[in-house]
Amino acid sequence: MNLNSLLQTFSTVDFQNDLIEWFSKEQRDLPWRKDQDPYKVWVSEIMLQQTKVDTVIPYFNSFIEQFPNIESLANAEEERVLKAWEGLGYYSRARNLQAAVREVHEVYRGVVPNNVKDISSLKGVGPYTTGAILSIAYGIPEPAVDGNVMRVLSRILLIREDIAKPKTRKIFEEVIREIISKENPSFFNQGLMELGAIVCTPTSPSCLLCPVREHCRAFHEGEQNELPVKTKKKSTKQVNLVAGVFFDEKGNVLVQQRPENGLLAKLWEFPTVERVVELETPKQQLQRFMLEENGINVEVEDYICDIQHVFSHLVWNINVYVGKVNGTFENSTIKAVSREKQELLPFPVSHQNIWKEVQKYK
DNA sequence: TACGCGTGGTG
DNA sequence: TCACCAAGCGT
Repeated sequence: MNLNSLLQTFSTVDFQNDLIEWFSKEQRDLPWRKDQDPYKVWVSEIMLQQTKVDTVIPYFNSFIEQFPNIESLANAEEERVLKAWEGLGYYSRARNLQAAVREVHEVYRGVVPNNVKDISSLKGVGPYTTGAILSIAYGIPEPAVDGNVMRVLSRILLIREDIAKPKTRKIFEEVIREIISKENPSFFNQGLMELGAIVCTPTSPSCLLCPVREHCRAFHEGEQNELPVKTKKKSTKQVNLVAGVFFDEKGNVLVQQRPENGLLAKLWEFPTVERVVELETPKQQLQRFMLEENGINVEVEDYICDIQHVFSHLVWNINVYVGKVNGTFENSTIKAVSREKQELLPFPVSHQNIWKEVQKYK
């Protein structure tokens, strides 16, 4: 792909002006657009990774209320941060964000770096987020290539590279470096993303409303529905689980914390075991798991329901039981918590749903 | 490079 | 109903 020939007949300055004028006029009123505080831009960009604007808005408002600046987030308990993230998904974003904010607090005296080298070295800040923060908060003309930008530019410039391939992003970064507005890189980058979000959508783009359609080669060729080229990924696998909601005499409930790494890291859940032994009933397997893995003698009582939870890459099918635990126990990763304490712990949505069903049953 | 990592909305 | 999507990053 030759950059010069690609841009030979492209009116870069006219395109910049049309895009920036449209964004100035039509941009949505969003809470992270009230100012250019680098911290708030940063938080919003992390939350927006793979997540819709409408989903992020309430989380952003609540998060900024609880952690209004670098210092407050740096000093917060990790569990409070995860609780603020509860339900938003991709929880490593929250832990990486706090780790990075602590580094900014300690190493950079609380000032978010304004250069590529330092900011891209922070945990959770990749090529896209680097460009987004530098352009939006600091007005530095760096590319911020996300899925929107690749879709919009693949149509405008008729680029047929597969946007599912990691190396394709580099092609778009090269293109952006050539055509980005040096005067207003913030509105240029945001304009491309906003256009992708509300006009140049994945299916049935609104070309007749598009402010840059006269620059769009796909529109001229009638190919807007064929682009971008994006190969599919393969399907999800099924995992069968058994979960128990166990109460002690005081009404406390047993919970366990998930491992530090991997799926739903460090979130809390009701004791759960993968169902692999088909010779045993789910009830028997749960009983044995509690005794042999945790040294806790429980009485599994009633079956409550099945909960299915669909992730991006796998499906959980959970058999849910309630039961009792007698006396005390020790030397275990599992602990009994009061209702008040339970409400402070971050739970994945699947186990929030388990709790709801148990409440219905009681 | 390919895959693991969440969730809620949509046609 | 279900495959696919939405402002990616780490390994």
